[in-house]
Amino acid sequence: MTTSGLTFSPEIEARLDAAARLCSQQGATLTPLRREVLGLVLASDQPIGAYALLDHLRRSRATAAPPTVYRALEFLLERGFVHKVERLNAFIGCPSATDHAGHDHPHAVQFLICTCCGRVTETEDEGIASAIARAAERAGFRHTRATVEIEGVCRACAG
Amino acid sequence: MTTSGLTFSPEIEARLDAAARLCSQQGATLTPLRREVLGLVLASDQPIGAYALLDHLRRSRATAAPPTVYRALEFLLERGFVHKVERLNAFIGCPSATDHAGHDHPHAVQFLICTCCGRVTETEDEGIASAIARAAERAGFRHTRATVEIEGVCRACAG
DNA sequence: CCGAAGCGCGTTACACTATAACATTGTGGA
DNA sequence: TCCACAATGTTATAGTGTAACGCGCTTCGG
Ligand SMILES: [Zn+2]
Ligand SMILES: [Zn+2]
Ligand SMILES: [Zn+2]
Ligand SMILES: [Zn+2]
Repeated sequence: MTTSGLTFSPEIEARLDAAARLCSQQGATLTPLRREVLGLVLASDQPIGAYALLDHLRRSRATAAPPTVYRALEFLLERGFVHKVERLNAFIGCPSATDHAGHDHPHAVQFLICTCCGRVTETEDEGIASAIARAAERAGFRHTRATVEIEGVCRACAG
Repeated sequence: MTTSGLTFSPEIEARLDAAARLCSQQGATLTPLRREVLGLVLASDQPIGAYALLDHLRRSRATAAPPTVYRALEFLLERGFVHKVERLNAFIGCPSATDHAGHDHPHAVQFLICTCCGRVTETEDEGIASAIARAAERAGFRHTRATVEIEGVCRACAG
């Protein structure tokens, strides 16, 4: 029957359903295209670049072009379903934005980038967030958001 | 006579001289090309992109190409004379790496990015650095360095 | 019913950022 | 002299991101 594209694992489909509910609560729509892009991001165990997404997307949408994926990513970024890892020019799914509850996190978010396995873990350490807030205030800087990307070797790779 | 390229303000020339001394202490050479690229970065009051540098560079070196500037930047980045602002794909001079003393900073460095005037200020807040170290350790993550880029409005722009 | 307005997406073309690969020049040591 | 190395020149290409226009669809007031 192929309603509109790919199908993902049950876990991911559940998260996509949660995202769809959150969208409609906000008067937005998680269209089939956006749902598929989000699914592809969530299905990747590493950050995935826009053009890698495009390649995957073309399996079901042969005519997809860069704006296709960038527009979907823009939508997903605005709502916090995905994040961009600036150092990698790649995107990861937000674990808290699509869990069953959908509690949109405070977006004092940090990324732990493992240079060994390539995986990126998101954290919401309050100590870092408040240290940033204090440092900004001390500098007379009215901060709106911060990018914190920590490079190193994860527990699994360190052995 | 045109020894090798542009000439900068006395303040910048002094910093370039300091950088040259630091290089020779390390057995490296701040060649005329590298010196000129560093001078251009220091002369910019905002982060400057590689291709903007290239445009400036071509006033004195007509045949300069992307590798010309990227190789110079690689050298300057390795020694901490410049930093890359990931969110902007642009480069800034490090205030502490080229001061008279040349104390190479611990590189727990943060950037305050003003979305209003476009200027970027470097800070070395110890509170942020230690909060990152603690959070990483708690996650079993052996961290090597961190990118911290704080977006907001600077004191001058906030009024 | 009609037309305007807005959204989502297709499509084309292009701009911007970065690197690979090989050639050339100059310098200093075996 | 010959070699090795650093630095740069040179050409080509890879990777990342947007602008601009158009089309189909829905909604809503007239
Ligand atoms: Zn998140
Ligand atoms: Zn790892
Ligand atoms: Zn610095
Ligand atoms: Zn400002």
